[in-house]
Amino acid sequence: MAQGELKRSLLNNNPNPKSPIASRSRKRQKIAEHRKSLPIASVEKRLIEEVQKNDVLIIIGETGSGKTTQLPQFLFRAGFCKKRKMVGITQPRRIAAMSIAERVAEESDVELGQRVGYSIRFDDCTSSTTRLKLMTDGFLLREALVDPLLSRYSVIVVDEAHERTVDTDVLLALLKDVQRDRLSGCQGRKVSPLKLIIMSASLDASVFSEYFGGAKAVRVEGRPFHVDILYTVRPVEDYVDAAFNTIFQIHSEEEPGDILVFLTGQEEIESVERLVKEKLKDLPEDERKLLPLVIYSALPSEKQTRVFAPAPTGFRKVILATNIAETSITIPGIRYVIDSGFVKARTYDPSKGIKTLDVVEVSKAQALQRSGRVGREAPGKCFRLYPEREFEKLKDSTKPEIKRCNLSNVILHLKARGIDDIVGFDFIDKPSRGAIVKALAELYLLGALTDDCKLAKPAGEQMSRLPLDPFYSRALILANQFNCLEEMLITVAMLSVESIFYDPLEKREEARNSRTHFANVEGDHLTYLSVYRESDELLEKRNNIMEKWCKDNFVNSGSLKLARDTYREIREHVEQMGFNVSSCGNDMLEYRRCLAASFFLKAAQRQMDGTYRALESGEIVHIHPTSVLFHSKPECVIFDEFIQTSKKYIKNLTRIDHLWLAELVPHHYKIDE
DNA sequence: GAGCACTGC
Repeated sequence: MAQGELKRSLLNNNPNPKSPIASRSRKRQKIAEHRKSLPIASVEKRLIEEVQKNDVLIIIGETGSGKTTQLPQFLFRAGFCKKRKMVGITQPRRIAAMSIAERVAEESDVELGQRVGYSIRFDDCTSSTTRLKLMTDGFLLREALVDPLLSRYSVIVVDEAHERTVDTDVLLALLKDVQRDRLSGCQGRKVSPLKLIIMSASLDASVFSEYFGGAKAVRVEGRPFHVDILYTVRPVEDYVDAAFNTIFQIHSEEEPGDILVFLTGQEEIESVERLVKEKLKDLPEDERKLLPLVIYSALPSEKQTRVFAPAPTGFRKVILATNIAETSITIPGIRYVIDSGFVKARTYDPSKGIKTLDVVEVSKAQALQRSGRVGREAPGKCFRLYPEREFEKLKDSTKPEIKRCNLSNVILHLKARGIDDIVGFDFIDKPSRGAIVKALAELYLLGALTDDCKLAKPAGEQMSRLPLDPFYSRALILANQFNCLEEMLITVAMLSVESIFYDPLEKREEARNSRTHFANVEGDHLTYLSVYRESDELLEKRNNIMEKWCKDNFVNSGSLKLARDTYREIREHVEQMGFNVSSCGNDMLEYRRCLAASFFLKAAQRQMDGTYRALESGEIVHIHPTSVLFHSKPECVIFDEFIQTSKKYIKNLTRIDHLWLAELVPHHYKIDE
């Protein structure tokens, strides 16, 4: 991921903290003025009164209303941090937690990490003096495993709750319990009540209000500038064409200002980029001042940061983006948004264990979020590439993630907290019974649960402590027995990050050739292992050649760094569990047998026609073209991921001997007669 | 022959 780089670029946007005193006081004055101009400033008194009166308060306000940076300071001033208590503010994303903490510290004129700090995975910027703590939802969930009453907090603010990520949903459910437990003074400890504030941009607060027993909701004023919404008269035949035409229509007819275009994926983005570049060549010199830029998550971070640089004088930027630009990154200077009306969305079929990635219509909430990317600094326009009557037909909001994902990890976490009745658990939106049953069965087969669905000791406890997919945790536990823990730690660290390799459309061949020396005939897991090990050797030699090496091999350096951080973290975890991190040396047979024993539920066998049959679901599948085994087609493989896009694909494979399955997992596979 | 976006002390 791009986080390291993006962090630096975000920090660089801030005024220089070492500036002279005069400019510093000017800066403070400016900040004070800015704060007063925010819609939320006028409601400080009322808001604090509501927090004091209500144990749960829902605050509705669009992004940009200033609620996120101001509310923590209101709470501090109102005395919620007395007696060494903290106010915790959660965000769905790491970068947001970090940059909001930056901003709050700056506005409070304190050093980051002192009174105001943040905690995210791999990066703890807090101290014993921290009173306002920004963090990811996931971080607070992990913290709740250690301190179930969250006793250090007087208030928890859950921001961006409308996004309805799995972590936010689970967190809200747990916070409801924590609040009740603290009131009833359970566990014989005296703990003061917990205040809960839920912030949401959704138009409809009733979901949260009802969930918290009719909790009070207050609204804070919306955005400062007007945004014109324009629709097409008729449905467009091809939104890629329509987007392309609209870009040039804006460029020739509208005032200066950059354009942000929402498309569905890398290929679409790269093809529009190529079309724009080609068309520009044919235009007269004075009409050529349009600069196409692209951004999507698999793009290496150093390339992602290009979209933030201002366009050269007289030029207009046109940024072609996936929904990464909907929430994760904010690009200054955007005056025009083009909304294709489509998004690539993930769903999950628990009965077959298949993830799918489909291009689907956006929801109304998503369309609003997209148009909300303008109107922050100046008035703007949003061009929706569909008629208004089509907008009216869109679903109100995107289905909460918890209803379209594999629940194994969520359930493992709840079990670790002593919550055993999953079907009866009070989710905001209940996942289907089928999805719950499937996940329970999977956890049982992986050895995390006993046959009466209790957390197994010690395996289930160990697995719940590891911040990994349960399959990966099982692989580590088994690797301890197969004496290949060192190799498996690297493997699961690499599998845990997305897009280790970077494959631009136009250089696909070059990218693949540059990486052939990593390729291992036995499969992708060993290939990842050699990528990691080669980067290891490199680091021992000299640090600064790493970037070049990544570039030359089309390796995403941000992803690799994340994998390295993950490795360090999980290595510490398994060492704490008393595992001995030993290497199998050159005995890759044991390593592959360990993979077979770990991923036995994800095995596939070649058929006569060259396709594969997934043994567990019986589905006919194909090897994904990115696999090193794409051409060799071994008889039997284990795989990491089962995803349906244009076909049903299995990804990240390793060749195994099918006899191993019956030998290593006799409770699940019987030996063929 | 091809990968929306996030996250975990």
